[in-house]
Amino acid sequence: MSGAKNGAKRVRLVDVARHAGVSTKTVSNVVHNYEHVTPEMRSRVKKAIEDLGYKPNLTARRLVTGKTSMIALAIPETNHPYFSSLADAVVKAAEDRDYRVLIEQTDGDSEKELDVLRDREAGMVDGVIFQPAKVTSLDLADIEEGTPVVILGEAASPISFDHIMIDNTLAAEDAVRHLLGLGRKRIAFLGDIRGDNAGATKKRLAGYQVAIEEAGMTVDTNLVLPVESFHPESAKVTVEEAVKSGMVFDAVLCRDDRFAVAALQALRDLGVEVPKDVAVIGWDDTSLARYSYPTLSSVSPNIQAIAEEAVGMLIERIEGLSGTGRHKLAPYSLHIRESAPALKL
Amino acid sequence: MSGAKNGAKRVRLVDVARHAGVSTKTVSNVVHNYEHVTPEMRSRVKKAIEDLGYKPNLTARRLVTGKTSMIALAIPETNHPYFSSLADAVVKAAEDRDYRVLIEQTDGDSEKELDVLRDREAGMVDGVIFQPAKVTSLDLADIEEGTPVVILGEAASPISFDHIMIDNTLAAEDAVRHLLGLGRKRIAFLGDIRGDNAGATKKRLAGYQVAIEEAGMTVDTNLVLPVESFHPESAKVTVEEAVKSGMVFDAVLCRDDRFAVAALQALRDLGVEVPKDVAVIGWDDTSLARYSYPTLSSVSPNIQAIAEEAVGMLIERIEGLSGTGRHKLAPYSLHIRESAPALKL
DNA sequence: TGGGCAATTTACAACGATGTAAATTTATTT
DNA sequence: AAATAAATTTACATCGTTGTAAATTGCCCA
Repeated sequence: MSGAKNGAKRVRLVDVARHAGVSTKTVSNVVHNYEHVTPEMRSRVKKAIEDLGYKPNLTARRLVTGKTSMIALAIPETNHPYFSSLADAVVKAAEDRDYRVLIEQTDGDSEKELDVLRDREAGMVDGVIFQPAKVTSLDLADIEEGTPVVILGEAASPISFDHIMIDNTLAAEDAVRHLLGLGRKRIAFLGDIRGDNAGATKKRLAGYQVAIEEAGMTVDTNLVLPVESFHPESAKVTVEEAVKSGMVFDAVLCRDDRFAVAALQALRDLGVEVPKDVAVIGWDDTSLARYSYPTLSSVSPNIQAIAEEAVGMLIERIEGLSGTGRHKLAPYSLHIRESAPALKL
Repeated sequence: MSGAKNGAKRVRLVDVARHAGVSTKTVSNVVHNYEHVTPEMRSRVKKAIEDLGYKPNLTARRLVTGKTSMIALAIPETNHPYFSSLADAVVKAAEDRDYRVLIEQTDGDSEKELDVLRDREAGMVDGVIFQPAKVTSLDLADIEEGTPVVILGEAASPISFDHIMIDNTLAAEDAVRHLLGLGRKRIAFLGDIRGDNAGATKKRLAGYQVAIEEAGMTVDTNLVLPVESFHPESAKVTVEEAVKSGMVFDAVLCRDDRFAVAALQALRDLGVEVPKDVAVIGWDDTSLARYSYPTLSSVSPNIQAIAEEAVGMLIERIEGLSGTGRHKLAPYSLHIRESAPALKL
């Protein structure tokens, strides 16, 4: 309860050492629970620590050990339901391994994305978990490796980096098969985004195509709806225009829950009923899916698994593992809700 | 373009100094753009930096300056639309002042909240922006001040801390007046949460009462709906039970957008139309308000103003300002959407 | 040409911890 | 009880930078 007076200089290790009449190293040993310390010494030092209100200076510790015990998580947008869940999961996974997380927002800006990897300043973090939005495989390959990096998401990443993603193609197939199972015949895809280099959309589109052809149908390219930007408003406009132009479809797979919610709004405004007239499936299974009306069926990546795997792989690298990049596929499922319900038997 | 080989030891200031044939301090001066350096020297050093791919070691710099240029933002939940907006705004405001933000999740756990302030380890950050959920004014007053702290939100904070919030009572009055203006007579309040020490709800309830009495009516305490926890599901149950039990009301002010969306779902499931039968107003104006159906009118704190003010005040403290805590009221507005529309003239 | 001053540059000691290896104490063996 | 081994504790250098104050250089003017 006692402690340093307000404004007084911070108590250092050497102050504790003097107070306890031991060497600084012994105090350090006690702080770190080093086993070879006699009980008597340990309690003497602990009392001194208590008396003086000593708290270790992290910066000094970092300087000498060369470890920060921090990792960065670089994502395009903090204020996005998928990424904020991801951040949450990464923070928790890192906590379990005694790491803290510094969250960096790249705003989907390729310069900022590259900056994260080029780390202009050394020693901020021990490693980086990075979900690119703009940067391409080629850009990445060009970076000098400094701190360890694990890549997340759908970007085709160069073999030199560890990488975790869900199988986007398979997941899209599953989603389309579900829609086909509901008897839908004209299934649209919402969200072919201009300038999306990361490749997620392409893979999802590929799966969409596979499933449709597998069912003996052919893809009508008119059903692949392009969207100007990642902003949901443009998705809404796209859907409105499609409906007004007389396009006929009875289901839509969206590359994103936000697009899906925008589609729900557009359809509702035009008097199209979901799921009766059009079934909708989103992607990411964010909180929006629970809160929207109707609630949204959505492709659900196992965020916790992704986060744990990413943190685990990154820490292995930090601890010195070398070798070419490892690629892992993370589990996912299709979370069924009202907008594309289970087939009633 | 050239640089340290992979695996090679990091380039230090002294390496650059040797390479350029100058003292380390001169290199340091160049790195910091110190003005009294001859152009010739400056370019020589810059070339050496370029040649060797030197990057300053942040940890060493921090040790000697005693500054981390990081602030912590401690919030109950990262994965929450209000707090993730707040985090976003704080990060941007801090960026403008050359600070980075470490986000700490307290999980609304009072031990974790206290831990944030007691900072077990010194030197992680220069200051903390803290939005308490559980901790009371009294608990706070008890903390020894170490690093500077700015308190956010509705908790009555002790005078010794800087504090920013919106005027919850006034905002609630505004919201209720809007509902009264729509001709609503029986206005409910959703979300009197058990164990919510932070006091936000009380202030909002107070405003609710003021506005109702100002209109010459009296508060029917049956209309104040208690909720078990912060989880939206409990709000949904509360509303369902209220309606089923035959409670009559034509509007509801919710302490939270998530509660409001839960209310929308409950009302819809029971065939109550919003806003025709019941008008709904949420609180925080999160993205949920845009995505819900119908879209949600909501009390909208000016998050950017809050973030900028908080960062500004904190930095003033970090730079040495002393004196008793300053209290600031942040601007807010009532964002009108479909669930409680503007009065048509 | 030399003195006085300001502008540059440098040497060296911090910052506060931990790692290494040596010094001391304690325990064990013969 | 001496010799040896094991367990504790310590002294001191070190991590990579910046602050301070002293040393050097260059410029201006008498």
